[in-house]
Amino acid sequence: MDAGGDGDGTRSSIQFPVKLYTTADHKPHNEMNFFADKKHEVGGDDRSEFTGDYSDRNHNDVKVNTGLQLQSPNTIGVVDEGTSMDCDDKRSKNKLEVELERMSIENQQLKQELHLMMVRLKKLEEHEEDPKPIKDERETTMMPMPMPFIDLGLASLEDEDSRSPFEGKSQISNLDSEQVLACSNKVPRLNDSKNDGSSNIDQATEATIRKARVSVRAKSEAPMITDGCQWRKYGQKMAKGNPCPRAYYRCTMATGCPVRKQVQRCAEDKTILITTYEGNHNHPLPPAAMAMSSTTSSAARMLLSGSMPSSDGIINSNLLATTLFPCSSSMATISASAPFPTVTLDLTQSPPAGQPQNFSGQTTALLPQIIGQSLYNQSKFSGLQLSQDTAAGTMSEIGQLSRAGLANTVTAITTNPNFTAALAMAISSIIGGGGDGGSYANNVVNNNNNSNSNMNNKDDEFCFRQN
DNA sequence: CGGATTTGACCTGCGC
DNA sequence: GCGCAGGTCAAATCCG
Repeated sequence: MDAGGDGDGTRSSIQFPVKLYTTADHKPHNEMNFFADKKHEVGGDDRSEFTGDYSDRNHNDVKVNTGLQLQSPNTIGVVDEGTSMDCDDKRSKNKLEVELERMSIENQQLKQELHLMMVRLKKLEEHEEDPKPIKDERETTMMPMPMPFIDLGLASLEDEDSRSPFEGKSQISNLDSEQVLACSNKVPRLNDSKNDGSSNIDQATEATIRKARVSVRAKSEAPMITDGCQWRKYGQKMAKGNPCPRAYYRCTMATGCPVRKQVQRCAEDKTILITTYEGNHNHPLPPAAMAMSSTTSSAARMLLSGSMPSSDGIINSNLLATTLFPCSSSMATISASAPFPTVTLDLTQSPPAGQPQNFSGQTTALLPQIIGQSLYNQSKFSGLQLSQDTAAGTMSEIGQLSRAGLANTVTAITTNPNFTAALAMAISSIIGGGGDGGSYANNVVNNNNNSNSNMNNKDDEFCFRQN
């Protein structure tokens, strides 16, 4: 008769004083909002004002709102000083002119870069519209951005010519909710129905990736983190060994969305909120929700890659974890143990000594995006490596390269006084592998090298324009 | 009144 | 086979 009790008696009477859920109608309160700093983006409160239709953002929208103020102090200085240029300091004037010229050149470069990106995007969209080779291309094409709707193990279902109802935006099948749930939760049933001679490895792979989870630990008094999605609570239970109830939510932003999440407080430290995501959205997402979505998708792929044998054996999950968060090996842990493979992202870590005070708060607000990106990139090259069956040692080389790149990235974030610019640069370097697959690691390194001298890395804007 | 939450019941997997 | 625990369903209830 512990807190768990038996299966039917585990409903908790323990309630947090504040409602757990978020809806479009309810006033958001007492939630830990990862995106609170970005209210100016996408119409303020992303939850209450989201209408569910982000389709316009998906295409042909070249407007970029990173939510960051990418102006460097120098830039501001140019404007300010330029308007009050009544002094006779020609030296200073000269300096400003040079600065202006430099900015102008940079601007040109950015425009060119943007154009290139748009061309690339167009090509990718054309690829997406081609239904036949979609699966292979997803695996091999290095997207400049995480696919917001990367299928999370439902690829096999796609093969049964189930196309998305979202006009190609989603790569998830258009199974109805029942089917999706059956696939995501009743693996044996799926296997029964699909026992058509396909390899056991494929089935195991499907099962694994389908159940892959991403767990986010965050310190918060709020009952639930705001992740940009709308959730409906469908259950609550006591988990064994934890006096706090576990709440079950499912995404309600679209009918039949298979994404679920569990919210529970840590038994040891009740200020720590553990949110576990499972599944993949089958609908367009607000930018704020994109991070978590890409995180879960990427994590699933990463886990899949890590759990599959390769030419050089099992991929070291510690390596993956360190690669994801080189600044803190304890920040991201990967567990492939039963029942489900899980990536745990620990956002409760305090910044290392000597780092800016605002690191924790500001970074926490943006970490999901970085995390998602990191996971995505990680999964990209790990999956690639597996699919190409490259020589032994390649993975570790890539891992080291990307680890070095990310280490620089995080260092830049944490030490640069101009945080937003540094963050933009950092994300740019994280995402920087947007070239072709084979050169991903090099891109990371190159971007990192570049980023040291160029804070206004042009990839920043494109990278944030996820839809 | 419609939508969301609550909560008892049910289902399933797993260990013994 | 049995009991336990996790997860989900769905009727009852709540709330704006």
